[in-house]
Amino acid sequence: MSRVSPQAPSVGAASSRDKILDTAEALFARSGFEGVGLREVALRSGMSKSALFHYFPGKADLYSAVLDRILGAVLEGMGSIPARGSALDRLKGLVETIVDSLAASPTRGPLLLRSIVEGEVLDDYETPEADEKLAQLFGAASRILTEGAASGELRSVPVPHALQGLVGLLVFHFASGHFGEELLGGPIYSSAEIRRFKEFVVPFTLNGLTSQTIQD
Amino acid sequence: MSRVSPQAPSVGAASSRDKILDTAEALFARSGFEGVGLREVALRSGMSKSALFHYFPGKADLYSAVLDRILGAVLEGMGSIPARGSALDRLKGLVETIVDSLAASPTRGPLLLRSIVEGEVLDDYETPEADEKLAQLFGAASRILTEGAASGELRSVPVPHALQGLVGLLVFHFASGHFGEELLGGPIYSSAEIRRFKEFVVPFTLNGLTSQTIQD
DNA sequence: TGACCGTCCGACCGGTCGGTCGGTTATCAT
DNA sequence: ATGATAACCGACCGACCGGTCGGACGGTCA
Repeated sequence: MSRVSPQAPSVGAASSRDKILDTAEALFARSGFEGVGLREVALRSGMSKSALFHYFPGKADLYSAVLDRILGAVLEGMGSIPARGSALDRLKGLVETIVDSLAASPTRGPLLLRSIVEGEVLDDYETPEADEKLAQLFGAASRILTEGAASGELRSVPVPHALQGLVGLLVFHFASGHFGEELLGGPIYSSAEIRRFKEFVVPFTLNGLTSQTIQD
Repeated sequence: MSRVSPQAPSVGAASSRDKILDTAEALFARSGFEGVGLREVALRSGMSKSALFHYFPGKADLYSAVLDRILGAVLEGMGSIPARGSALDRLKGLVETIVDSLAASPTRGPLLLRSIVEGEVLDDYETPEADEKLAQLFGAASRILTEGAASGELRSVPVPHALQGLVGLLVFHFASGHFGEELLGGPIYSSAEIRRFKEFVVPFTLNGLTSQTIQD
């Protein structure tokens, strides 16, 4: 369903396809799949709606391409986490890396969170590319957790719950929009706030996953 | 904008208004504000679309009423948390109470999370009722955190970040739909899974907010 | 020159959207 | 019995939806 449209010309000025992708990413992040009309995407990309269909077979394919690009960016950032060493350090690196990836563009968090919440409607269009990237992502994260538990550095928690907790903590923060800004009293994507968030969420996560006196 | 439609007849069999509310809650939870058509709400409520407009002035008002009802339910559940005593116990009670409220109906988490993420589009329709309930909710929670920090039972963390972290952890879990069920390997709303989730999230939260050796 | 192709367009399709309007029936107090 | 009001309906409106179609334009290469 996806390997149809022409590819970007490998290098050079932002192609029309890239422009469409950028525009769609911003709009889908703000209004979700159902809330965006292809007319608006086309208009904001500086071309007609028909031209859109030259690059993408349909709305769902456009959405998938956007999502895939974001997952690729997050996955790429995770490449810098060392495969060995202290599980605590690696976990810290994981959290910071994901935060950096999400903070790099204000559309990533919202779009990822929406793609999960709107899943019931969307996942008729699942693409193998996105699934593969998601699997790699969670694979790397769960490896850190299980190895940390084996070495005794981390508490022995159910890995799936911990993974979902991380997603909830990290992705939601960057997807909370007006709600979050009102709660935090300022913009979420300012460098100061990103620093503050890291200073909160890293110790919170590390403490939460470390053996403690408090046992329920 | 909201104090127009007739009220429920105080008691008795489910009125048409309640039926509309129930139907709309389920549909909005699954497909979001933009993804639901009033025709479907009416059909599933066993009446014509015109009848909908007899009870609610418009789609936004219907959505607000649904959201308000959910916030009221969550707030009501929080009434049982003691106002005094160990901050740790109260924090544990807070988490468990919210989990119970969200677990009580599979529409609450998704709808709450969507209302936040879709906020940019939605909050033109903010109602004072919902705002008030939200303020009470966060007020009670932040009181526990600040008092716990003052007594030394809890770490001194920025309260807004902690609140948002709690929302991310708790609401997202119950709103993660297919994504969460695939990750956890089973239904989210089964009593067994709810128990497992509590067993993970309560110590995780308590440890995360308690003074620890790990300090970043 | 002319065939070809990638890019892009305007016009149009069937269908759905939220919302309005005029009117009918059921309920109930007087 | 009657008048008021709540409850409800079918028909309709303009706007917008995703998607299709035939064609126009400009470059490239034979």
